[in-house]
Amino acid sequence: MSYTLKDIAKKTGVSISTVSRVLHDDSKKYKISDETTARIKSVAKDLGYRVNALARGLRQQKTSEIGIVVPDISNPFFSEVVKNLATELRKKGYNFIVYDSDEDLNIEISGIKSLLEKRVDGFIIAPVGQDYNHINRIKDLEIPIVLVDRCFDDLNVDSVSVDNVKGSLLAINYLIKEGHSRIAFIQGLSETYANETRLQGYKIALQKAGITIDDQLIVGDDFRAFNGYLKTKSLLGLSVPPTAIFTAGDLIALGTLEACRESNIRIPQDLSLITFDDPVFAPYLSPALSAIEQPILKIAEMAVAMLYNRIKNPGDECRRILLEPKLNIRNSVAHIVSNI
Amino acid sequence: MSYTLKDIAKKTGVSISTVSRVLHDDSKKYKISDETTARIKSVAKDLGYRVNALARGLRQQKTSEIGIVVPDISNPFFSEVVKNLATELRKKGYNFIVYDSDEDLNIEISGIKSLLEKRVDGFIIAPVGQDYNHINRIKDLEIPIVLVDRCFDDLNVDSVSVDNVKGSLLAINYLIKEGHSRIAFIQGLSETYANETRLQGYKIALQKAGITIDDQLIVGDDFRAFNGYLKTKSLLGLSVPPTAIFTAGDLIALGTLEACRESNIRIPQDLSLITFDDPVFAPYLSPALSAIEQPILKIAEMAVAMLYNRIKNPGDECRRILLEPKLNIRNSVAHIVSNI
DNA sequence: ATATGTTGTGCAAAGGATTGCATAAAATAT
DNA sequence: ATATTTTATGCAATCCTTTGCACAACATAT
Repeated sequence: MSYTLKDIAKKTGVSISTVSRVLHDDSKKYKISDETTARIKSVAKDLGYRVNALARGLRQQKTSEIGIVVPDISNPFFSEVVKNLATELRKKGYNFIVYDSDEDLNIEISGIKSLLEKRVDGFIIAPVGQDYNHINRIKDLEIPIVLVDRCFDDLNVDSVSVDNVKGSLLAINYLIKEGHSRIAFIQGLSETYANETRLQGYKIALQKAGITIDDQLIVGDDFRAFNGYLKTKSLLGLSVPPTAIFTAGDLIALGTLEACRESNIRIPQDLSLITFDDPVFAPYLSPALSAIEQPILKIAEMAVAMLYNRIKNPGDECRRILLEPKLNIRNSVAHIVSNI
Repeated sequence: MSYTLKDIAKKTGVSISTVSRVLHDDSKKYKISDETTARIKSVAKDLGYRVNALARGLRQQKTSEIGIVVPDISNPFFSEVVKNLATELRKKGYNFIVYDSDEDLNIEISGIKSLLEKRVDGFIIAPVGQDYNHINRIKDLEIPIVLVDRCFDDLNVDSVSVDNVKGSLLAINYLIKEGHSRIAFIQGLSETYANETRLQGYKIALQKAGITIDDQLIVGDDFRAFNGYLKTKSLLGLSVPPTAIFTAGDLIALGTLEACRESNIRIPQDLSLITFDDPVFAPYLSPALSAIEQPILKIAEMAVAMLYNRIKNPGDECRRILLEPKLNIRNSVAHIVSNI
């Protein structure tokens, strides 16, 4: 069983208040005698006393817990994000509770509900991204919140994401420079911020280069590997297949690799590939995968810094931070000579 | 702000107890009139009432939360484990709080302390594995606990792991069958269960085949990539380097790949590689990596089932479950002809 | 001798929900 | 008309910690 302040008070013959104060190291502040302090501390230690965070949270009306919600913790991008958030939060004295919404808006909503019941002091959410009424409700409750990776244009909430448009621009411009013009884009979950902005960058880059956009080459609707596999298969079956594929996320790229292997398509000789996200294993894939890297550590640092600021200064203006993506060139894109 | 039962009671003119009962759907049990029930429910909805999990937990002396502790959530193996645990726990009506101990015993201990303060109803822990006094303390407190992936031989606690000895046997026997005899083992964190048992399997397999164990070929002490990189470099520098490397974990194998690429060593032509753990990306690496797969879903299912059973039947005998690993042969091991 | 300050500690309310026990009012039985 | 059930609800304690306010005892100042 677990001991309480009352138990210690009884054993030491002082009041509960005194025990509480001593265990908070407030002995000097309340001028509790050294003798009493020592006695209480020793009994507490003997009993293995542990505060009850529920009672404390209830009384103090705060928990020092932050709720984190991500769409897929087994996705390398998000597991890295969570890991870095964890480190940063710990530094600030916060604990956290992670929810995996499994890219499902309903699970996301119920997860947030449960975190609200737990009275977390703040939220860091990478929303599924197709709706934001529930996010608005958190804001209305005046609970600090920061969105990462995915945000909403018409929602005034602190957010940190990478500049997705720019990321796509980097990727597509690179492909164009290498001679490609028939470039496919395999999308992630549609109507999410990440996907729409990446798509937008793709289109802008093509237009600027004077390449007409072919809707046949814009496919897919899910960030997972299977989507990449299926859509690559169908792209390969086109009468005029693309010479390069740009995937909206790392798992999609894995699916593309699988489809190519199955169809004996060599990368980059027969098909070039570049992806958004740059997981640790990208350099060791066959071939080493060229990729758009997101500054994950910086995302986590910014997110925690912003959340902390909002907790301390609730009135501040909301900020939307866009961080710079980076193009990492490896061996999955071939230079081709235009046949015009 | 947040509303309480008291607010609803005041607004509806009934007592707090009645509100509580209605919101628990216990109207019939306590014979609360339909009219009252409807009124309370409607007011609760209008106000957006949300129970305070702290108050509830405090009163009920249980939280329906399970504490999960893993050594590295950015490791694909553990992120998959966590994902599956999450799914299974949700099915049973439990929430969970994840801690990443960063392969650091002290963080693990403080994480557990914090979870105990939060009064979690049970633990699922993949311990760092070098000490278990703190695990014993949980057991003494009679809080249900299940260890996954790593356990301790002289600690009588429920556990689910893969049969590591057998896994190593599968890997090494396969290498031997392909003609290898100079086989190196790059270890993970030493003195952990996972590492020691994998090492044991390595040794047994060699001995059975009549191959003398060369201590020069047993190196490393960390499950992360950098360890694989460094130790591969040093193995390659031996006067008689190994013809095959067996790595104790997936990240280590990535490090090995990096070192080989840097040194222009081709896999499998110049060096064969096989690893414990079989991450999603293994088939797409260069070359497709042969690996020992752990049944992650089954591990998660078993762990949750065992924890659930212990919560319901605290008196039952402790069980240690060993699951079967599986050898997935791909293209990273070459057949060589012995030059004797 | 009275006033003022310091030292060391305790009382009790508050935070929100749950739950065993009690009970008034209405219904039914004898 | 009285006794017994049933219906519908309320009271108050409990879970544990924190904290504003109070206060007794003693010291020091005037």
